Amino acid sequence: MSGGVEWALHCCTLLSRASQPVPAVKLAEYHDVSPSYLAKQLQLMSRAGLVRSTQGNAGGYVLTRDAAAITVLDVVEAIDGVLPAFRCTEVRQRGPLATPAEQCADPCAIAKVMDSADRAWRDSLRAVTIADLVADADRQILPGAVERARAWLAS
Amino acid sequence: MSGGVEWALHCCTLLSRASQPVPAVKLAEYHDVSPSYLAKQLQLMSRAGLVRSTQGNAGGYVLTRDAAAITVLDVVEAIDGVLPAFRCTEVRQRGPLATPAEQCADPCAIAKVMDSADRAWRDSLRAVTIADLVADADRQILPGAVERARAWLAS
DNA sequence: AGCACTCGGATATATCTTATCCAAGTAGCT
DNA sequence: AGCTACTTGGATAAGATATATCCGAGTGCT
Repeated sequence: MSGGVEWALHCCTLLSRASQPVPAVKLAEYHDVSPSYLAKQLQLMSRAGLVRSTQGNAGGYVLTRDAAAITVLDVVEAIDGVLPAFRCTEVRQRGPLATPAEQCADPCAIAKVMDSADRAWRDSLRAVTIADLVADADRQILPGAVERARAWLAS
Repeated sequence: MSGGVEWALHCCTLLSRASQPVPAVKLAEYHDVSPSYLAKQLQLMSRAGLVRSTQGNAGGYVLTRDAAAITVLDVVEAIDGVLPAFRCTEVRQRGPLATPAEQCADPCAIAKVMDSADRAWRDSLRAVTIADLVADADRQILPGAVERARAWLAS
């Protein structure tokens, strides 16, 4: 999995707290990561429709919908794409004892197992929203930290 | 996921049918894949203890235990390794408003979600054995195909 | 109209996967 | 016992993907 997924998720949690657009440079500085590379992740999220960008002065990124309506899977698929990790190359149809194509209407047993596992993985990621992440984080951080973050974003 | 996983799984199903050692070249020819690259996958499975190799004349690879005792996860981990796809870099401990380290004893919310999804994925793969794959394949192939495969392996 | 600030796509670098080769080792045959 | 043929094992190139970066296009404010 791409390492940018972690950054993107952190950005979403931060954006859900800000009510004003946050520029990419500020998001990078807050998390202490490469600004030019984070820009790429934000671009991917913009294309996926998770965030909306406004250019010009006082511009930046805003979530397009409520944090409770954005799942972790949405972010993962925006960054890493929607294609499953396993791709069946139909090995059974190759070689000297190849299975004839008309016998291969159903996916082979290996593909079925991989698809099933991929579905379980995605279901697990779909069950958690950005709002859930924020709620969990609020339970752990020190009191006043949220206010400090909001103030830092506004500065 | 590495493409070699598919080859490795196909090799396991074929090895479970053969009662004699099968050399890597024969496995590659049967599946019509690169012999030199397949050798690498077999090497990884050998290191993981899934197959045992015998050198010299009439040598080759044999499964070390019954097909019902080898799960799909065993093969996937032998080829792709046991490390989870997501690795938390503790972003929360970086930046101007970094969370102090003593507050970070528990993994962050993002890491928890990813670990949970990874566990669901692995559980799904662990639930299926090579024997299950063979049984599923037997249901789909034409009658007599198994005997032809055994004969080809012996030739 | 000009200016300062922001995003977006095109462009280098690094790392991992894929693919290949040759040397080490083993079993059976002479 | 030595030899030969066969097989695996690790070390080595080529290609693909992920990572990191830069500069031009666009937008709102003065």
